[in-house]
Amino acid sequence: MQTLSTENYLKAIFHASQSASGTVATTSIANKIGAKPSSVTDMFKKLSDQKLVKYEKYQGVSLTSEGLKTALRIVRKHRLWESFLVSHLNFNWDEVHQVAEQLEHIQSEKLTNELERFLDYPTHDPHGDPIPNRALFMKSYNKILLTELPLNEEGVCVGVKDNSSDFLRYLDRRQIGIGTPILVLHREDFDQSLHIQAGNSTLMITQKTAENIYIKL
Amino acid sequence: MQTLSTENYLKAIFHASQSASGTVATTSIANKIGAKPSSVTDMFKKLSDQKLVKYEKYQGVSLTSEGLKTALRIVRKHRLWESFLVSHLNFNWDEVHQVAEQLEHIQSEKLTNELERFLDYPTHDPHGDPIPNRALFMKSYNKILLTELPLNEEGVCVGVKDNSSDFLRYLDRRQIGIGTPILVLHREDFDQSLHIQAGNSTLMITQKTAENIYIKL
DNA sequence: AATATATTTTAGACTAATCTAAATTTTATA
DNA sequence: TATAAAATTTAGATTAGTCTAAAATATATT
Repeated sequence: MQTLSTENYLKAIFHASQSASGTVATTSIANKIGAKPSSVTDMFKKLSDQKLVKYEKYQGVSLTSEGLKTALRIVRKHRLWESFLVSHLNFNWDEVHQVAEQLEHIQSEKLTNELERFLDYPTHDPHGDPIPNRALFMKSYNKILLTELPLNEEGVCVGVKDNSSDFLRYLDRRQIGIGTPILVLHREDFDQSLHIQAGNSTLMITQKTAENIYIKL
Repeated sequence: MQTLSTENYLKAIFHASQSASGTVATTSIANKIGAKPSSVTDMFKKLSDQKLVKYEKYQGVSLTSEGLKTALRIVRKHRLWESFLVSHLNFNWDEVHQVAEQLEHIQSEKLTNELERFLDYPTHDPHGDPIPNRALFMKSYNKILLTELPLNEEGVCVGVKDNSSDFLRYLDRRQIGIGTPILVLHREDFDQSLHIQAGNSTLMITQKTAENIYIKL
């Protein structure tokens, strides 16, 4: 059985290893968790003793298969709860993260599985991230960043990279959400800003915005 | 903001002061929490510093109005979650307690209030206990114990005193639940056992059972 | 390749919540 | 009411998770 803290570390290591390849560095976890590197080293040792990560001094960590399973169970709960909050409790997609951070630690297999059934086995959460099923398997779309979408080719927004409230509310105001059809009308060479058609409206977005939107062709 | 531990103490003090009158003793909380009396004393001091309880050495504690509010907020969440688990997630009334003990600590007013709305403002949980509303007000039935129900007077089961799985499953097998109409046919003077009509069936129950069933006339 | 910089680890300390054992106070009983 | 028993508190220790400051190692730069 894990503590709150070890669960948070495993989750952070999981997310870090999704983006980067190879092992995960002490400082990258320190930043994610909001702890000092020395604390992270301590926890790496503890997780290593429990065989949840592979750790070698100065070389960072990687999840063992047992650590990965534990992390996926937390991710599963997190994303199921986010889905519930949006679909039944009137939460907006920018409000769910903080509450799901708490709910993901509730220990009850029955609760998780019944919640999944109640939600009718959702495959993706409100941000478009895939939800691991009971066997901890998840399939993600074959997606690209909006920066990579060729001119005049129709794509659909299927996710976001930045999950911050600020960014999500910005997208709300632009009426861009999961499922919105998107077409790149023009790419400005000068600053890589884009003129796009999103749903029925045309608008301009910066490169920074475009590289935080996932598109499925 | 409270810690998990202080929340559990406040809740335990609340429940203890419901049954007994006057102040709550160190050992009674130690038993409820599963901690040693010395630990309880430490916590009493801490809660007293935070003005959540009134504490005088060797004299036990009582909740301040602030402490009572905090306790009621936890009880409100606990009972709302229990209701949700039974009404939407296929939990039986004997399975909900342990999970609700975790869910009651989730911090989000919006979550609590939206859950209450989603459940359509329930007034009682699956065990018949009253749910504090948003203003932390709750009204309980004017109820008596089944041991006090006069012969041949029709009552309805509106709650249980013992919430243990064992007792609740025993009631399930006897087909006694919240809302079951009950009539006392005969009271045996020798051992105070009762012959009752519960719903459509007549059966015998011991005094111990009867003093754990609440009846509304 | 040598050195400077950045990263990581170690050592030692702190806090919250707990414990045991001993001391104190209250309550019950003779 | 004196004394025995029970309840409570105090003192000091322990554990998990964190911190700071210093030491060790790895990486980048000249």
